[in-house]
Amino acid sequence: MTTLSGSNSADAVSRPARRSTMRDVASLAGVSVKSVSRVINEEKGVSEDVRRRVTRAAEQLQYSPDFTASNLRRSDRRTSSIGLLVEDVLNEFSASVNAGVAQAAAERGVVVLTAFSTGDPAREREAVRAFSVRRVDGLVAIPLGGDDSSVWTQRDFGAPVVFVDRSPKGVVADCVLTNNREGARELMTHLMDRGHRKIAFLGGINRLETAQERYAGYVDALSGQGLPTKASWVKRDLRDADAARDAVEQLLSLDDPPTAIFAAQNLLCMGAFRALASAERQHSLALVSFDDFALADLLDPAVTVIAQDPRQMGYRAAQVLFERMDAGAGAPSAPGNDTASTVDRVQRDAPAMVHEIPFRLVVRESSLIDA
Amino acid sequence: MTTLSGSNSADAVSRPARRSTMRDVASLAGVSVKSVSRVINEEKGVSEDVRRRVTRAAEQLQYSPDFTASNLRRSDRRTSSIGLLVEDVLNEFSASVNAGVAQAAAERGVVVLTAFSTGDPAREREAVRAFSVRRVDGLVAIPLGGDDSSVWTQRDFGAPVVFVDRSPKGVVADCVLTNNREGARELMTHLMDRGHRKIAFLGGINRLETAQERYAGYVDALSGQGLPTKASWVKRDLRDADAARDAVEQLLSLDDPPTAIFAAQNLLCMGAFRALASAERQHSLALVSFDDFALADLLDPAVTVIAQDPRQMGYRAAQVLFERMDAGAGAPSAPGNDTASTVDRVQRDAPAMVHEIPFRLVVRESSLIDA
DNA sequence: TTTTTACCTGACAACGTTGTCTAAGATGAG
DNA sequence: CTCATCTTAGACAACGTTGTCAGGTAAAAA
Repeated sequence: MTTLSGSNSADAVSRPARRSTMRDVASLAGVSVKSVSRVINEEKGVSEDVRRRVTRAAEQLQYSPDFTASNLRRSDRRTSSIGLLVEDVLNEFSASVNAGVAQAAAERGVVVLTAFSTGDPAREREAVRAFSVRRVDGLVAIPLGGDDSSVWTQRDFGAPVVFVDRSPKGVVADCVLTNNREGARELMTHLMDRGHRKIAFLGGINRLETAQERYAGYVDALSGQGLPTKASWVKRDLRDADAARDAVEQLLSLDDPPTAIFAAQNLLCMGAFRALASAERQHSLALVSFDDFALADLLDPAVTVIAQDPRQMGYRAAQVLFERMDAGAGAPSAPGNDTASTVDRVQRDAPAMVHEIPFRLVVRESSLIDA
Repeated sequence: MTTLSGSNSADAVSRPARRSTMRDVASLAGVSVKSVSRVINEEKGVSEDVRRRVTRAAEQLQYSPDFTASNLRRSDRRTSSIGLLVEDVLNEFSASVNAGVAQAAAERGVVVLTAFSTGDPAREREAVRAFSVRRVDGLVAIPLGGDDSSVWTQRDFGAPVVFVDRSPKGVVADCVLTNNREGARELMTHLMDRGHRKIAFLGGINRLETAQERYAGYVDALSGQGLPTKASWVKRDLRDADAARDAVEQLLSLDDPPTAIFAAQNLLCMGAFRALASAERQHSLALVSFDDFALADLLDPAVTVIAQDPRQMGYRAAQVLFERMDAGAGAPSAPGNDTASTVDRVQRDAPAMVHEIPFRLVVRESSLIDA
């Protein structure tokens, strides 16, 4: 006893703020470590006397349990944490997904490790690795989807993964997606119904599945009317709003300029709007956007969009993840591509499912400009 | 050996995806556990032969190290993770702080546990607790600052804490702030220079330090010109954009309406803009905002704002946190309120510092509407 | 050759916690 | 009063990893 308290006080001098452990609490309360454990975890079968003494001692020592140590020993081995990998907090879409995941996590009492890939595959890799070594119970990710899908396939990541917005090719996992191709088609149909035939396309980074699908929808819609795609009206692989602005400036200076612009992503739409506004053409060209954004309805003209429900996507993704986690550690078994209705529940070793979240066409003013 | 491999394969049947440990790798490679540890951590003093055998075995078993177990044993006891508590991802300000923190963390190779308080003190409490039991190395927080600052004071949180944007009363810790009072004054001065005397105030939740300070700046500016604050022009404690919109509608219907509106937060400004636009008064009343927001410059009229640098605030907060962490586990010692220039470094047990991040008045069109 | 030195390797304990098991009292039934 | 049963408490090992230390072998120095 003297030895122990002696060593304690010596420690206290050298590192003043050493955290107290169950041992410390136990020796102060005059009980066994296991009894402390029982009190802390509110197990039953502890006498009132012991409980009081332990509680007092814990308070006195400012004891705070170490969940990681606990986790190491416990049989379930759950860290009650999940990883979240999105592209960029500053993009409203990512942020909303983030919000949805965070809400679902909070409801379940699970913490979220968040990382932002910011379009950099190296960073994506690192983040996934960092999550893995910390033994998160699962992962929600908006993948970059480069050539290197080995990050996910390796089974390296011994926990379930759910993808949002995009699904990396060749990886078997649950996905929560918007039907981008159909959304793009609907937006195009809307423009063509208003008489537009000369429609320009502003597309995001080619590597991304979403960019590909939206472009496919654009092409679909044109060829559905027997129209070719005109190369000078198609600007793809645009990195950011500034690139979109430059692209629109080029479009405006063409001999045969388009009468409408389809921006395939919210940032691109903002860049496009900026270009139109500074040329004072925002009331003479139609503009539509895939992805809603905060002030789209306050701009003049208010911008017509396909509104996804990114918050719902994040929320749903987390739920799917939880179901997969609860169903057992196993990864989804079959590569099936069954589209699942939103009420389906994931069962143990159920095949990977694609969960489609519906979109809405929100017609505002910017598309009501005739050809 | 047979026993072990036997038990392994039995395990493999009952729980197909049991993660392999250093023990497994060691026995497959025919070396000791410690040798595996050495190879995994790239310690020197390992023969090429052992290294190869271990690497091969690890690959074969898809070994992935368990950082939490490692952390339990290591002497430094760093989890290489920090907590981040902000109010709401969907608010651009919070999101930018988040981005700044995330960037600093990524540069340091530290993961971020993120939680959103969404204005709910209970959630704040839970999040802090969840961070604490997971032994994050530090915490960056935008505190709600309710009556209950005991979350922080308790020393309950055995790691350094840095506050951003607001500092809870009576808590000794580093803060990264904008000078809200002065910013508000500058914005008011700008309006009054344009001849405005009838200026309404839209304020956020009263409990928040920022809301209080900005209101104080508003009052300062008025009384500096010998003007009283008129109760009917002051709408405080507004919860969200809708509340602001309603408030502005009331202002517009007054017998003696204001000629300018000071929105003390970005969301409130958006609500105000919406109200003005739907009454078609956006070109006849001046509007200014504390906090910039994404499309402020694209609105018609473009909105004049005090632009804080929230991303920089987050980045700086993380840096201060890291310095505090590196300086030793100790909390800041003195309650000093020394304003520190941004080049000062935190020293061991240095007093808590207030780091002020400069703001900028960004004059656009909405304030150039004369009284 | 012997000794010194350097280098590699493994046994062991420990980090803070909980699962398992056994023992000691307390209680109740016969 | 004895025996069975229940309740409460603690000893011990284990989770997966690393720090410490001692032992062993090979190369360099004497």
